[in-house]
Parts: sequence; structure tokens; C-alpha cells
Amino acid sequence: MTESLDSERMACWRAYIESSQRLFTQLEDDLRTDSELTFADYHVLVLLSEAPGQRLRMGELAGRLVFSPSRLTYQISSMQKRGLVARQSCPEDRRGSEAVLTAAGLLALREAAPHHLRSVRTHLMDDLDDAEVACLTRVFERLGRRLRADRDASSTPADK
Amino acid sequence: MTESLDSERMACWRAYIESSQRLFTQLEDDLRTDSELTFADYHVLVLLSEAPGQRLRMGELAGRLVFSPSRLTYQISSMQKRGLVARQSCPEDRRGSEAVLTAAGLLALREAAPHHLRSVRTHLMDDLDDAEVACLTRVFERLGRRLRADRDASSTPADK
DNA sequence: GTGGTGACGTTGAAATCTGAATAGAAAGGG
DNA sequence: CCCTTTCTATTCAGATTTCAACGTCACCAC
Repeated sequence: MTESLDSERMACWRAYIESSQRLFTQLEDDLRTDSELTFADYHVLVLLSEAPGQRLRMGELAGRLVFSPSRLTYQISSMQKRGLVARQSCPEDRRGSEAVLTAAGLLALREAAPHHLRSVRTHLMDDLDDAEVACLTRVFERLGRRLRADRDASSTPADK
Repeated sequence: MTESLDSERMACWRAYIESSQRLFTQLEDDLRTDSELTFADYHVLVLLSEAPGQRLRMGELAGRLVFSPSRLTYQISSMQKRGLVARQSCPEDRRGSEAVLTAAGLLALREAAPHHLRSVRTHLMDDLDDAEVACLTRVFERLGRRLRADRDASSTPADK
């Protein structure tokens, strides 16, 4: 029956979409200005740097980045050419492969991080008070949990 | 000096990024499932349908969609081929052109809208209480204003 | 073990997106 | 008027992304 949003929620939705798009564009531009990395590159480096052994399976990485498998293949190939990561075939499962952070990759991350974090602060975080931060965290962590659950449910053909 | 985010803001930032990415992907998938439109197509149709004369200048459209000029040119060409919009050269300014909504475009929008709005509700809005909606609206409208202002400032070489 | 089934990544072709360069037209002096 | 500058949108080449089809291997039941 209700196939629409009330006007407050519609305004909320629109502000969220437009501002997010604008923010991501801006961060991407900033990152390119003061490093040789894209936002995707940066994110890959962060995830690898935090992983045990500074390595992750392709599938795991794709899941966290919200990338399609083929997109990740391309992304890692690109970073491999630039020496930021290496590819190794997985010992336990010979179908799989893993991306490993290189010394150059870690260095690139260390150089880019201060600029990027400053960018995140000036464009977004500095303008939020603690209550707003708490609210956003609550909302988006809940959303993330739900969307991950939906995805897992739909990939499992445990229908019905 | 502070070139990092405190841990709460970092968690907030990460949840926001990941969940947003996931949400946009999900909405895109839903839209494709029950219509022939992409999210960008849909957004163009919405903006045109609300514009006086159901037409907008390319630049205006690009600004609102947060698209680069060349991306918009491509987007509109694609929609033109599918009959969703038409292109007309602008009477007042012969450099410019405008995109006009067609009957088929309006129809496509009307058919897709209920599904898309349901999708937005089930994946996001239904889970938010009124206070959260108010918080998000406040935050993202403020962010949007600031980012638009930054963009305008940097395009104007009125440097000091 | 053997065959079927599914999971993990990759590949190739086509669609889309970006950034620099460009054509065409308006605007503002001089 | 003429010239220079700026604005609008498009074009082109190249980079990225998607989608579907594969190749390889693991897993499970027989």
C-alpha cells in the first residue's frame, strides 16, 4: 500500500545520496592530488595492512570492499603492476589466491594516510558533534549487519 | 598535528563507507531486477520529471547528479537511444543543450518508482526511527551545503 | 575412487567512466 | 567591430567495470 516515503524520509534519502556522492568524489580527488592512489587502492592497502600476515584471500577482500570478483581481479592486477601488492597462490586451497602487501605498498599507505585522514576530517568529521557521530555509527553499523545478512541469505539457496 | 581520527570517528567512518557501498549496490541490483533502469537512469528521470517543462540543461543536471560533464553526455546519449529522453538545443544559449523527458521516460519512471521506493524503505528507511532520520537529514544536508560551497569556491579563481 | 556439484578466481568482450583536448558560442573590453 | 577570455557541451583515447563463460580444484555421496 505505502509505496512511497513520507516527505521527511524522502528529504533524508535525497540528502544522503547526493552528499555521499559528493563526498566520495571529493575524497577521490583529494587522494589523487596528494598521492598516486585511488580510493580503492587505499582501501585495499588498509585492509591488507591490518590482516594477519598482511595478506588476504581474494574472496575475503572482495567481500569487505564490496567489489565483484572480476573487479577485484582487475584492481589487484593493477596494484601488482605498480608493485603495491603481490599475488600468491593459496597453500591450503589451490583454487584460491591471496593478495599480499609489499614493502612499497606499506610505504605508499603510510605516505597517503595522513593526507587522506585529514581530508576525511575536514570534509566530514570535523563538522560532526559527538551525538551525531554516535547516531551515524549506530545507523550504519546496523545497516551493514543487515545488508551482509541479506546477502548471505540470498547466496544460500536455503530458500523457504 | 592531529593527522588521525579518534577510534570512535574511525569506526563511524568505516561503517558509513562500507554500508553505503553495500546499500548502493543492493539498490542497483533491485532496480535492475524489476525494471530496465540503472540507478543513474532512475535519478535522471526523477530530476527531469520534477523540472519545469520536464527539461533541464546538461550542466544543471550534471551538477545535481554529481556527474562529470562527459559522463552525463554519455548517460543522456544512452537514455536517448532507449527513448527515455530527448535532446534539444537550448534556444537562449546556443552553446547549450537540454535533456527532455519523453512519454516513454515518464512511463518507465512511473513503473519503476514503486519498486525502487519499496527497496529504499526495506533496505534503509524502515529500520530508522524518527530521531535517526532527523539526525541523518541534518548531517547530510549540512554536508551537502558545505561540499557545494567548496566546489563553487574552488571553481571561482577568486583566490585571495 | 569416480562422478556430480559447487566454490574460487580469471578471462574476454562489451559497456561505462575519466581527463584532456576541442568546437561553438557568449561576454567583455578596447 | 575585433579580439581575447570564458562557458557549454561533446569527442576521443584510454582506463575501469560489468557480465557471462571458463578452467581448476575441493567436497560429497556413492
